[in-house]
Amino acid sequence: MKISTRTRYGMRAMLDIATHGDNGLVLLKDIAERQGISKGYLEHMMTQLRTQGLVVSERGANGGYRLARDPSDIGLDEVFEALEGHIDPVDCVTDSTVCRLADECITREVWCEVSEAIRSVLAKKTLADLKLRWTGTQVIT
Amino acid sequence: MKISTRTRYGMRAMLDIATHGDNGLVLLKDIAERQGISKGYLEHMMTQLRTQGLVVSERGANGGYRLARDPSDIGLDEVFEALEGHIDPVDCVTDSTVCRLADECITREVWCEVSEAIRSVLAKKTLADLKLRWTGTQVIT
DNA sequence: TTTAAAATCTACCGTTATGGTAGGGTATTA
DNA sequence: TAATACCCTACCATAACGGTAGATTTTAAA
Repeated sequence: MKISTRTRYGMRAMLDIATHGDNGLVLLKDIAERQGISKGYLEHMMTQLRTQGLVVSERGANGGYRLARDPSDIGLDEVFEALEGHIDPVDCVTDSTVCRLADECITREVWCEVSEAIRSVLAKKTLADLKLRWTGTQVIT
Repeated sequence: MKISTRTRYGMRAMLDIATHGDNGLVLLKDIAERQGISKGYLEHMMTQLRTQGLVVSERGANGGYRLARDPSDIGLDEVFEALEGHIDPVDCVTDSTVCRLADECITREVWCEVSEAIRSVLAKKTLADLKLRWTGTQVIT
């Protein structure tokens, strides 16, 4: 049960935009450079984040990316879900019809609790929360 | 981020043994049948569970499996870890040297919290807890 | 001593997901 | 019209996943 690098990179990209996007657009090239991720690869994550409505892009010269909403209004659970596709680590949590035993399955209850625990940790934080703590020597220039 | 079917099946197998192993050994064949899992496939999980010291096997006629310890002494976190290989969903949680930014990485702290939340849910339950709730109409014969 | 039961070991296989690269296309501005 | 920067599609190698198959060893009982 691993979180994909796409999700990790995408999360960092969102935080990067939140941090450096205060006065205007942020360039993919700059995000890639600051975060040490190849521009070509990061493009995939930006596409996902855009189609999921978390960032807005402007094309052409002087283009770039910005957050679709205020950082304080973007929960980490949204970012996670946009990148990973889902939070629930087991299908039967979301859709109990995938297994005929679901109704009476004891282990399913465990997976539901696990799922809820993950969601809870992510949902209680926003990009603004993380951004605020990214100060002083911790700024990645 | 999905939990593998190996882990889900293995967890159910452990619960099955806890439930049906009160007076003696439990046969792989019976577990497979009750749980609706192919015997050949389940074998892999039993191998893992045995090498991780969670079940003990006896070979030959009248052989079978039993739990290595009392059900109340086997946490679900142990079972999960034995099957999945790890709980931490990101490598840098366990080993901060895999990323040079780990010390100052804000997102890493998030992953650490997620990891701890999962572990906490699993660690506070034992096989005995689940077994006790597996009664009445919920018994899988 | 044979036989049957049951775990054990090893190898293999098809499919899907993952991580990543490459290159041309399109919109926008100066 | 030239430069910039996002957009789209295709491709690729590797690893993980889910599962099957068959031969082998151990043990108890007839």
